[in-house]
Parts: sequence; C-alpha cells; structure tokens
Amino acid sequence: MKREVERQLEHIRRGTVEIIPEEELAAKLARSLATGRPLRVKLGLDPTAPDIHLGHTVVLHKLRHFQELGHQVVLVLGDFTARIGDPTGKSETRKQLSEEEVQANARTYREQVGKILDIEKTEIRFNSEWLAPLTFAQVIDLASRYTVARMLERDDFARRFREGSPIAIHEFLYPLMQGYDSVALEADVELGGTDQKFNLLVGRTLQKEYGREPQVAVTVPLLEGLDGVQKMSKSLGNYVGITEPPGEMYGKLMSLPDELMLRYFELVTPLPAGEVVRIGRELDAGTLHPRDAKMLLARTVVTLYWGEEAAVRAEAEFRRVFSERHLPSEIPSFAVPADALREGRVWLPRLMVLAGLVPSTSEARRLIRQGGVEVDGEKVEDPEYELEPRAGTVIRAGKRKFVRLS
RNA sequence: GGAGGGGUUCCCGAGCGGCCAAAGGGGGCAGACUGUAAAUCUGCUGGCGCAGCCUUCGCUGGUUCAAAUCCAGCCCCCUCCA
Repeated sequence: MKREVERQLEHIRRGTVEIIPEEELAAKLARSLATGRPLRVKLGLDPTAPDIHLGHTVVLHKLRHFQELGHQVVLVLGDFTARIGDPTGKSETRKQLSEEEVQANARTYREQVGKILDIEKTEIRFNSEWLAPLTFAQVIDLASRYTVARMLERDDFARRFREGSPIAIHEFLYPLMQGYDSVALEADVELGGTDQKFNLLVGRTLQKEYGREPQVAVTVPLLEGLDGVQKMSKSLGNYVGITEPPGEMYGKLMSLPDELMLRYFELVTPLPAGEVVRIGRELDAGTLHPRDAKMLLARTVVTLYWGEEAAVRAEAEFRRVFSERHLPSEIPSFAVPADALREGRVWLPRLMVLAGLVPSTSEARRLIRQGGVEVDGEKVEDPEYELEPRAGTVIRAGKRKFVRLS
C-alpha cells in the first residue's frame, strides 16, 4: 500500500516543477487507494485558443499520467471566464466568444486532447454551468473570501501596481472564478503551467473557505519553443502544432537545438522516465549520436499524433532530402504560363516568383547570388539566367523549396 | 482638465536638413561545415529584367535646389499632475 502510493507519487513527480504540498497528495493517494475512489484532477482550458501546440501538451501528458493511475481527469472549459480575460502575463483583453464558437472550440479540444488523453474517461465541463447562476450577493460573498493584499502578491498584479499600470477590479475576479471552479468540482488536484501557480493556490484557499478539502497544486514547466529561448507560442512562430502534417512536424523537431532534446523527451513524449534517463546517459557517453537521438524524438512525437507508419515515412523523407540531399518524393508541379516566355525562354527569377518559390525577383536574385538555387541539380550563379522550360525540370530554391515544371 | 514624451523598414532601436533604402541588435533566409531544418562561421535581408530607377520613416499639407530629419493641422500611444 505504502509502496503503491510511492510508486504513484514517483510517476506524478516526473517532469513537474512543484507539488504543493506533496504530503497532502500522498495522503489523498493513500485514501484513494483505500476507498477505491479516484482523485478528481482538474485542468482549466482557455476556450479562445483551441489550437494546441506541443507546449500545451506538457500538462496534458501529466494528466495522462494521472489517468494511467486510474484517477478521474476533469477538463474545465472556461467559457464564462473567457468573458473577463485572464490578465496573466499581459493586459490585453480577450475577445468575447459566441455560444457557437465555444461549442466549436470544445469539439476541437476533444479531438486534439484525445490524442493524448483517453477521452472516454475524461469529464469535460463548462464553467458557465456553475458561474452563470451566481447572484450578485453570492459574488460578493465569494469576493469577501480573499483580500486585496493577497491578490497583489500575484506577480503581474504586483508589477502592474508598482509600475502604475491599470488593474481593473474585474481582473481580481478571474483567480476567484478559477478557484471557485475547484470548489464546484470538488477537485483534489489542479494542474497548470508554472505561470498558473497563483491561481491554483487561490483554489486551495477558496476550497478551505467553503469548508471543502483543499486541492493539491501541481505545476509543470513552460516548454521552450524551437528557438530554445522563449516559451513556445504561436505568435512567436517557434511552435509545433499537433495537427501539423507529419513531415512538417518531423522537420521542425529536427531543427530543435540539441540541448533541448532531453527536455522534450521528458515533457512531450510518452516515453517512460527510465528510457529518457538512458538516452541522456548515452548522449553524455557519446554512444548515441545527437542526430539519432533527435530523430528518435521526432519519430516518437510524430507517431503519437499520426501513427507509426506516417512517422517512418516522415523520417525516410527527411533522410532523403536533408541527409542525402536527394529530391523529395513529392514535388509540387508548376506549368509555366505562356506569357512569361520570351522567345521560348523564361528568366529564372521570374519563374521562381510565378512558381511561388520566392516573393519577389529581388529575393530570387539574392538567392541565386548566394548559391541557393539549382536547376536539375546544377547550381545557377547568374541572376540573368534564362531557361527553356521543359517538363520534368526541377528547380530547387534553398534547402526546402522545390518545384517541378510540367 | 493640465504638463510632458513618443509614433522609423518583420520586431526592438539609432538617425534629427543632403554622405539615408536609413547604424546596431533580434528574427528570418542562404552558403560552408556537420551524413541533424542542431551548434559554429560567413553573407544576405524594400521593390523593379537591378552598375540604373522607383517606393518607404503615423496621416495630410507646407518650407527648401534637397525632408525620416524644419513648420502647421490631424490621428494614435505613453508618463506625470488633478
């Protein structure tokens, strides 16, 4: 029994930043084992951004671990909360969503989250269910359970207060609402990125205020993006979306700085912890080539979202194009329009623009001068180069762009 | 309501009458290397059939042989005071 608690704890600890407090989690696990009642493990999702990238999956993998241990995962879609806008990290207000949009986003979540979680065993709830019916008196009661001073402890509130930036009163309500979600759902555990720590703790406080058992807060790291520096985000363009095609996904992962490989192995793959440790050791010992390790990473991730076969294909293609510098197996074809011809020839930069390889002829000239353009495998160095278009001729622009004339 | 500061090329940020397609950094792209779309080094990074020309510095108009740089009006952002 004690050993089983320890085993579960160890599984949960993998890749987390903090478990607050760990003793309580141990106690909850022990009770769950004794009573056969699974823990309720909550994760709040923002219904305004249904497109999941690998950064979002870190916390989902952690949820999966709970699921593997037989606990009940509860996803909360903050449809009501979205009307306020979480001030975390920034002060922008979010746009309000219509009922249809919320529903559509919920479907997308189901689909995407289902790649990682067992969706059949996952409870999905909307927080408008319990937040919308609250009366003003109840809201005031809720607000009375927390103090301004404690609210100002939160990082971004503290910073904005210090800098004299505005903090609207309603922004104080956000953590309260999220916390109230935990009260309503009787959450035993709530997960979130490290940026959610404060909100998770408010949940604990409110549960105690309402005479419930407080939840345990489990935080996971924010995943660095492909640039290896900033956290993964769509707006920074350093992300890997989980619906991206296999080849794209594979290639993007191969562009990950080597230093981040192990972190990715740990945080965004379902590989067992022991396996990750082994890979790390072999890398250190030099018995595993970093390229091969990264290929394993890319293959593992692609397999998770697209299946083994697609992953193997993506890998073969990568080898072919980047390692062996062969042509890719599928090359988009392009028919040269007649009006681009002059005495039966096309000016190469013009052709490249028409085929969508470059945005402008100036760009094409640059590429050619830098030795980045090949026609049928022959490097072209003259920006004035003209060719007689023939079906089957392949034009390569840089590492990744190809076109075959038809 | 009052006082001040600012809007520059993808982003940050210099420039404050000609030498400015505009420093520097970031990002991006390319080449070399590495049998990695890693790291490192180097180069490029407004458009145009390009040793020349055209368009950019919040918007509109003006001064001048010449304006991102000076003047006027307008729009937007920020800080301080109330």
